[in-house]
Amino acid sequence: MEQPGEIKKVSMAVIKRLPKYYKYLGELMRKNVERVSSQELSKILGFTASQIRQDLNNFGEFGQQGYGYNVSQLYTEIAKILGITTNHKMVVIGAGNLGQALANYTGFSIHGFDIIGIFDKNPNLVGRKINDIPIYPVEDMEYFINKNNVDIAVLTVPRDETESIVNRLTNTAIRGIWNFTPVEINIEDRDIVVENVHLIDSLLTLSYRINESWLQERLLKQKRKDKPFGHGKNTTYMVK
Amino acid sequence: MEQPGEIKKVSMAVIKRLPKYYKYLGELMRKNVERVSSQELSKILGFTASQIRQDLNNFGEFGQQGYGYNVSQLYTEIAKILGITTNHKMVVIGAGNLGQALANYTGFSIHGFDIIGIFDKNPNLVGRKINDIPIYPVEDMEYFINKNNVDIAVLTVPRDETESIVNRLTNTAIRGIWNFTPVEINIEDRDIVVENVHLIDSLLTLSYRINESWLQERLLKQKRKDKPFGHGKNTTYMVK
DNA sequence: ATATTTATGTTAAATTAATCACAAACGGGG
DNA sequence: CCCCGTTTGTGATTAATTTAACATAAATAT
Repeated sequence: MEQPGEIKKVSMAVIKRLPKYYKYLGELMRKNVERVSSQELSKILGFTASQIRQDLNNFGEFGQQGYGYNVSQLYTEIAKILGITTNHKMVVIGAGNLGQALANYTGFSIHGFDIIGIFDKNPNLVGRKINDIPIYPVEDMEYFINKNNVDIAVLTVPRDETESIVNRLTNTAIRGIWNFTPVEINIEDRDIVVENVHLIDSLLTLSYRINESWLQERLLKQKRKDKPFGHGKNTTYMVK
Repeated sequence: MEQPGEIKKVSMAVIKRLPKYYKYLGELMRKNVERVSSQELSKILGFTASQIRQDLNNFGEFGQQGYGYNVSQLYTEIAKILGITTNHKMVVIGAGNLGQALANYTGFSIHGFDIIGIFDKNPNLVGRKINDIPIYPVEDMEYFINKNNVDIAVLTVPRDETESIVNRLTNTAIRGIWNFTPVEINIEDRDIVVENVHLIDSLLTLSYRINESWLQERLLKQKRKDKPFGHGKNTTYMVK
């Protein structure tokens, strides 16, 4: 039952679909499509129409019976939901390969995400610019973040340096960490959000799926085989 | 009910957890830990012990009552499941910022993923090397993939070139596409697996979560407000 | 104006995933 | 050798998510 001040929790599954809606609605807008139904969205996005309607209804009633959704209105609403109606300031921490690549990428600013500084401990890099963004010494990180109201820290440091950088970030006004390190970050009871991009996990998942058909055969065979048991002195071989 | 030749389908949720198990077991091995219980794994990984046991039981009985799991044995089993007991050959397609960063990254080879070639349409890049990996003209892509038994194509081309490259890839012996483009790839009825790394989606999800508390307030307010309806001639303003 | 069609918002049902709970099996200690 | 504590594998339960169904409202056609 819903209480007066109750906060309705939106599931992560729904949240992960929002960017897809947003991106596709952007495409439709560029094509000057004025209206769209959940069924039409369904065809392209691969979700059921029912799911799309239910997803959107977590946030409001944006559609209309007999009409569907107004593309640009829904686009704007989702932009609000995603919090991208105002710009976000980001800093990249770690000017290695990936950090530089992200700094060079121009696709973020279209959505209002601006990288305004890069931090590195390497004195040879400090003072240079990447894509017109200056590289600063990592010592100045906290001061810079607070001074410039930076929202998001893009973390591309080596694994061993992650923990110490994260600790330092918890003492800043940063709101979110976009984590490209392989380290699992957990920040206790502070309102900093962490979003992980674990590339290795993604690659291993791909490998699993490539391997899947072979694996299924192996599993079936294994089921018919006896299985050795035991680690210690009482170890026996038994048949299931 | 299970049929003789039935293929047991493992859910994506389980698959996505496998790399976490794998990585943490690797850490334990390096620390020379010999055995581990589902409860101990639970504490670090943040999944319940029960879930861990059930996840692993999708693939076999790797543990033992009263003992737990043998770390190195379980590590090996998960490596088999993930299909990383043999090496994988990869090519990077698109030698832009991201493509170059991935080519420079050394972390893949530890898990048996070797980038053996980079392809680009830019003649100024062709012939150069990145991290000792040669850049070839994109025209040679298909031939190279088939000749060298390349398993995985890492796709880092601009959005407009994605479709044509994917079409060309479907005519090769490639097994998987690791897609870094923002394009949603769908390949019909061929056994090529696509794993997406949609960075923008990830960033937008982060933005949502940063924005979440503000959003909840807005949703509560909105509930108490009347809502204008209508798009056409019968449009009325109504109170819910 | 009216009827017909379309397509939403929403409740209910079905499916899928996570957690609980416990019998059975093994290791370790005396 | 036997008992006690531990911990798995697994069936049962609960929770979460997805899909289906439909009453209702608006648009469109006549």
